Amino acid sequence: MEHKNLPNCPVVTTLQLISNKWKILILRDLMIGTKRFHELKSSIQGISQKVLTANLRSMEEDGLVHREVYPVVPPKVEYSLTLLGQSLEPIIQAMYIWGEKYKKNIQY
Amino acid sequence: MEHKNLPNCPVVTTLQLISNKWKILILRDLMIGTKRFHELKSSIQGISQKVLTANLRSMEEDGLVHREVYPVVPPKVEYSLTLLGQSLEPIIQAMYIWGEKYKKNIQY
DNA sequence: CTGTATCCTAGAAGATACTG
DNA sequence: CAGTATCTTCTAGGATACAG
Repeated sequence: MEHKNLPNCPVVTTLQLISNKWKILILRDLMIGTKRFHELKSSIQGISQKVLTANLRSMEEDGLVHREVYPVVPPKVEYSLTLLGQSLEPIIQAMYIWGEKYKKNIQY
Repeated sequence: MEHKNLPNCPVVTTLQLISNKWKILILRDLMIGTKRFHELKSSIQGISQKVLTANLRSMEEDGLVHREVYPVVPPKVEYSLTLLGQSLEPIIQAMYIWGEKYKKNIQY
């Protein structure tokens, strides 16, 4: 993501970095710990390889994700959160808590 | 939004309702209090009338927003959050706090 | 003022094939 | 394994006009 001028509203600032459901899900997964490319692809239901790659690159640019390449054959690449990425935890946490309550309260 | 089967992950559940930046911004605005259509349009930078309407309708269907129509001329319509909508406050709050910290720490 | 109704387009995402 | 490259499809969103 290119560097945009920071908007007045902090919520908008946050949205510039994570206004995308795939990024939220990537964050959710990496909160737990380091993961390889295919682990991410497996645990994120419905994401394509191309889209996963694009989002990981974007999050790398934004300083949320760290990409570690091991020079082995076959290739091994591990993704993890930077400190900045980890600092988003309260947001994911709030979404997790809300989703749980919502499920409990819904009438079938 | 049509009613989908609830996914396992609570984060995904939450995303089904607010995986859209416009909805987040609408929530942010209505957290403060009731607003009329044009007030929302003014305070949400860059949203078109059509998109605002569509998102408000969707959020109404999802039970997040209440729409109150006053039978006067010219028309007066007020939007407010339902209890369910209000319950999303911790998420918006977390995004607000994060955005503020991010702005403070960024190096120019 | 608060909307609908159309038409249109840019960009996101899917499908598939190929590679170091 | 972890991608890139292409091509196609799809949909969110913009522009504009009009209505109760």
